[in-house]
Amino acid sequence: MLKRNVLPDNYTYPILVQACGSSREGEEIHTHVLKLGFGSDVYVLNTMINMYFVCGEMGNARKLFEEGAVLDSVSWNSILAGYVRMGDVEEATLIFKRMEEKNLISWNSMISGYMKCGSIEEARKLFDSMPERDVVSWSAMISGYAQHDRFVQTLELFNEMQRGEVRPDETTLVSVVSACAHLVALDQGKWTHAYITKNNFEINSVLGTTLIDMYMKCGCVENALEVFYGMKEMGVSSWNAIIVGLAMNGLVEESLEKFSEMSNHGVAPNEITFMGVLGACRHVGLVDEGRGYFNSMVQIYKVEPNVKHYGCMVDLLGRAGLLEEAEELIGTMPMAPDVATWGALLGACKKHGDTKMGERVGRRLIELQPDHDGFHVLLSNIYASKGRWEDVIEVRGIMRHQGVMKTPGCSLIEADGVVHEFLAGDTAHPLMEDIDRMLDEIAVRLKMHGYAPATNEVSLDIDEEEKETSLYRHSEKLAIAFGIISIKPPTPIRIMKNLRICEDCHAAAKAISKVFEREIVVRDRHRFHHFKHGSCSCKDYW
DNA sequence: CTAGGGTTAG
Repeated sequence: MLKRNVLPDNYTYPILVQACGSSREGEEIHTHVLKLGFGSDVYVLNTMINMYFVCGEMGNARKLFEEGAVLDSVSWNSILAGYVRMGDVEEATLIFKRMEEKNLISWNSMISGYMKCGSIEEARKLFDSMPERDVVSWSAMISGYAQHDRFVQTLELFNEMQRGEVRPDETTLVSVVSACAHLVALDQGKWTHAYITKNNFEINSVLGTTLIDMYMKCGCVENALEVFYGMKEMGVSSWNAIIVGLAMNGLVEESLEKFSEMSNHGVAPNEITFMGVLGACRHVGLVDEGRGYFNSMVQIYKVEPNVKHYGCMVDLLGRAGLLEEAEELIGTMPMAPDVATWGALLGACKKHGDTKMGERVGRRLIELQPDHDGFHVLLSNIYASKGRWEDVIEVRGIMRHQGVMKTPGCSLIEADGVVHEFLAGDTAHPLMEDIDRMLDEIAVRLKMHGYAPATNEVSLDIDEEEKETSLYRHSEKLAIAFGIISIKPPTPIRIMKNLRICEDCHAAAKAISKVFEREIVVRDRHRFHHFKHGSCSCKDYW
């Protein structure tokens, strides 16, 4: 357009801003605009400021702003929002303080600015001191909480919002549903879904995808599918949520079916789709199929595998016992393998008792990432399972020396609409006495049914009896005991854990599901375990 | 022309 000498106007500038990919292009447009005498038009000036932020030229934007003879409130908000978008909150704060006329947009920009840099309390202070709030203010706070894993606060603020006059919109609800998903707060999730339906909110592709994810993460496959089939438009993300969710719930065949259905609907898979597909294969050890999908990524779908896809393949091969092939695959990676890749191999070594490779990989990982707790723990557990206690003590010594803290196991469980949190070895819960009594009862009744704790997973202690007690205080066991007390059958006991479930807790949960005739659903870091009548949906392959 | 959104994860 510039070359053809067509005059720009109010409608062409936004297009120019969008199209402007480099600072050189930006300067070119700027010069042209000045030549045409548009420099004193405040609308054009504001567009130019925005354009410079789009091409990452904060300095030029600032210069225009400071030299601008005719600034209006949009100019001020543009420069403020620009700094917020670039993540320069300090500069944004200075602008905000200089502003004489702050409107809702200014306040809202500043809230998201604080949220973006993790100053959650600052954002809240600002929010509380606002003269008035609109739906964007509430959403900025609510989504900010959700993005910083403050899910309880997300729901609290949403509750508070409902007591006021401002009505939520689809954007607000996305964060709320997402918080429910993370907390595995199924009751609240279902309530929010009902609220959405009752108030005739449109279940658009984003909100629908979030609902699907929420139900899948709570183990409610049927509800997730219902949302899916009710959606008007399904983007690749919606398919991904379904494919990943089905796989996570152990419905591998159905997951792979959805993958082929997706192609029939003309939706092209992306990187995440293949994380789901490869993850599905990994869950049940479909090695040949996994290799096939992995090769098809480039050959058919033109999706380049990233480091996580390789990690997934290493895990698939490793878990299936093909340790050599897994290590060879790492050697062929076009990018540097990350710690997760080596971690997958280390996990496989642990599973298949390959102490030699495990020691090699484990030592290397500790050097690569000395502050990561998981690898120390894995290596020390590899030694522990072979009874090499001196090596265990050495690794624990390195951990202590490096100041590596073991991530505490944490389990969440919802009862009567309230989410309860248990940490490993926790004694803080108000019902602790009842829980302790239940833990004793579990121990006694399981022992009567011939269940013996797998104490080799506990590598620290010397005393067998003490090992047993510490195993009985894993966070998921505390949550199960609490669930037996607080949740009436036949409602399943649903638990979410931050780490992978350990061998002993897995065995115990199976036994409890039989002895206590309770259905237990545990979602660990990786996938679901549906315990029923003494067996698990993962068929002990995990 | 300026403010708020989800999906993967040893």
